Amino acid sequence: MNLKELSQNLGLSQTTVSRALNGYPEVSPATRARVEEAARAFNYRPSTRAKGLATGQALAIGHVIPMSSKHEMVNPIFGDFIAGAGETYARHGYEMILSIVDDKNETSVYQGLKSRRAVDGVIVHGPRMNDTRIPLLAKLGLPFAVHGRASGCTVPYAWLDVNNRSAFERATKYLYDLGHRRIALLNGLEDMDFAHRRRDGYMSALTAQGLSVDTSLMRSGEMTELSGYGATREMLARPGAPTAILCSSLISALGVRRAIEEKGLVMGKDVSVITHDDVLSYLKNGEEVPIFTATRSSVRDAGRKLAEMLLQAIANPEAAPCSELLEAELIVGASTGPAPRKD
Amino acid sequence: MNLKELSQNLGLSQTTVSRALNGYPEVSPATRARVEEAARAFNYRPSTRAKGLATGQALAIGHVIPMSSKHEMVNPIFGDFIAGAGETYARHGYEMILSIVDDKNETSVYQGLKSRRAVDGVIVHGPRMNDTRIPLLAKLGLPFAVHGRASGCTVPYAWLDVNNRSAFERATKYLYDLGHRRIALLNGLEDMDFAHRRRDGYMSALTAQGLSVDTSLMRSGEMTELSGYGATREMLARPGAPTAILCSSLISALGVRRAIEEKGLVMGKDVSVITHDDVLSYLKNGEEVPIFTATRSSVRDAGRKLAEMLLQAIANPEAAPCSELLEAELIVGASTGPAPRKD
DNA sequence: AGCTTCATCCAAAGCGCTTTGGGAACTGAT
DNA sequence: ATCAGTTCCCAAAGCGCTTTGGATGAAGCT
Repeated sequence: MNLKELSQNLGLSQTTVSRALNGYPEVSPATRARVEEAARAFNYRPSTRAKGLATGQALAIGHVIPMSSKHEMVNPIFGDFIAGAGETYARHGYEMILSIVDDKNETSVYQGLKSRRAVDGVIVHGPRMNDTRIPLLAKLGLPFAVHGRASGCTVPYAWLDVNNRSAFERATKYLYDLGHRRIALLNGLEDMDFAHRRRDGYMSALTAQGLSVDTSLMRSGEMTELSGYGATREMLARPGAPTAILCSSLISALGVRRAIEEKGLVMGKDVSVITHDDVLSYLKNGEEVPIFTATRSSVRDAGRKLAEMLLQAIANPEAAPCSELLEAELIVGASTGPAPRKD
Repeated sequence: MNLKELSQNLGLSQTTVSRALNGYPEVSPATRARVEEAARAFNYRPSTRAKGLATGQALAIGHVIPMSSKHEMVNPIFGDFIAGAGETYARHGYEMILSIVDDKNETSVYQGLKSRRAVDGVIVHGPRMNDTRIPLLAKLGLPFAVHGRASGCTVPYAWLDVNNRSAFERATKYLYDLGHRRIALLNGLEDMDFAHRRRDGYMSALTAQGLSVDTSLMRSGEMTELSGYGATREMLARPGAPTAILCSSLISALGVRRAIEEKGLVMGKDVSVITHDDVLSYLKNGEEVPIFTATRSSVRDAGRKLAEMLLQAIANPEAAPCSELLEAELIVGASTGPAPRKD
């Protein structure tokens, strides 16, 4: 069923039917009701493509998911972020279109989305330091919003980020206050912006307390269970082992715990652990009592909000780019406790 | 830059330019070269919407991700599956459009995709027993392919599935051969088709060996770390505790391991564990030596292949629906060993 | 009555592409 | 020189919608 058929069925012009369905005022209430009724009966929905062609909008948002060609790895937070964003799009009648792209082809994918007029805007995932995508998108004139930030980018842009610096600063301080002096950091990949900020927060808290930064207690890499396990195991085996570990993801925290327990130590007593928790739906941090003390911030919420911001920006192209900095909660769970006394 | 401008620039008609770019023969090689050169120079790409309107194709595939409204849970395998499918789409010039839908609205979402002509076909995720989506899609006449199968659905349809039954049958038999007699099953949600098949395989292997099925050793639910932990902990505390556990996901297997180790037991010695492993990029089952003995089948591969099947079906609407049954590998890792001797 | 105003509706153009149905120019054969 | 057959190109229609610029008639006013 298309507009033409529907209007013929009703004995009306396409103009009138279109206007009736789109809420324009030049249609009598009686006619509008009749049209809406018929549309429902015939299960009519305007073709997105035709509508898009006519209006010049795509009614779609692009999500370009970077996949490191090295690691063939999809960010595990991606599913929940998308779920949040999807809610927003559904509410606004937008579609979400997804491209999985290895980092080499990124430029051409963004150009393609722009020149094929496939989307009205894009969400940028996983920003790196000095991310080249941001100036590129600005140059292309394709509206965009970034999940995170990119230190070093000078053009203004819309973003939504967790205050990673403050979260890790507070977490470090919390461990310090519990008496810990040898605090390790298991961070994400170095060139990711969030990892950089977390390290900043960590180091700033250490120095604020007059502690020196010990690079032998710092690791960065992909955040897998194994990497958490391996790093912890190795650190605990050495002299000067940490009494507390700050960890960037719940997945690697599972590995951290395993290494601790394998050594016959008790998490929260012999070694304290704080992890960042993105509140992933398939990886809950305990039920009532959190297993891990964590800096918590829901990535699904972030998806919802960032999508909203982007739609705003598209509707309102003149406005200056918005941004939002979410504070992570520091929730106390069973994985932290006072530093063990040296006897 | 659009076709009109490009063709004016070249002093050619739109027809000729279109044909040159789409590989039609009625264009001289010289002209074609000139056109292609100009298209590259101006970074011209045809508008997907316009092209779709003109050809009647959407050049897009829909992925409708069901989200249980109860659990607000996105399937963790989803990211990797999508990554695989995305590769295929990119190669064929298709777009992937995603809808996250809670189970209540499913029907209207599929109808919408169909009547708005937004996609050429859809992938059905997470089929349940007697899944209503399959007859619905068949009725709508929207091409589709299912990741998994739906027992009880009588209409023919295209699908790709892991042989869950045989995988769990073999895994159970393997444990039996190692001397295990009390083998537990931690399964996914009961109404999911794959869970049903895995249980079948498990029970069939038990009875084939003359063992009776002990329902107190069977659990089903969402596959989280916590559920694996909780179920294992509880089972190990009881008399008649299992000496081996068959587990439906690597995530819950992590919980299983934790419960085992917490009790001071050694995985692979006191308690053997086999898990299904979807080869998720962010959750590798060890590096050289697998941590867990596992039934392994790459979900990313499944995404690639199923997308290919769907595109085939769309290109060739007359053909009978294809299907493919992938056998999972049974890979031996460190988590299994002979059943402990009762002294 | 004659005029202006509304309230409703419609025909037709246009969005950017593909595709149909020719048309010119050039070949080679008669 | 004529004619059919190629080769290469083009004008225009059409995909399904929105939107512009009226048209029509009823109602209100002088």
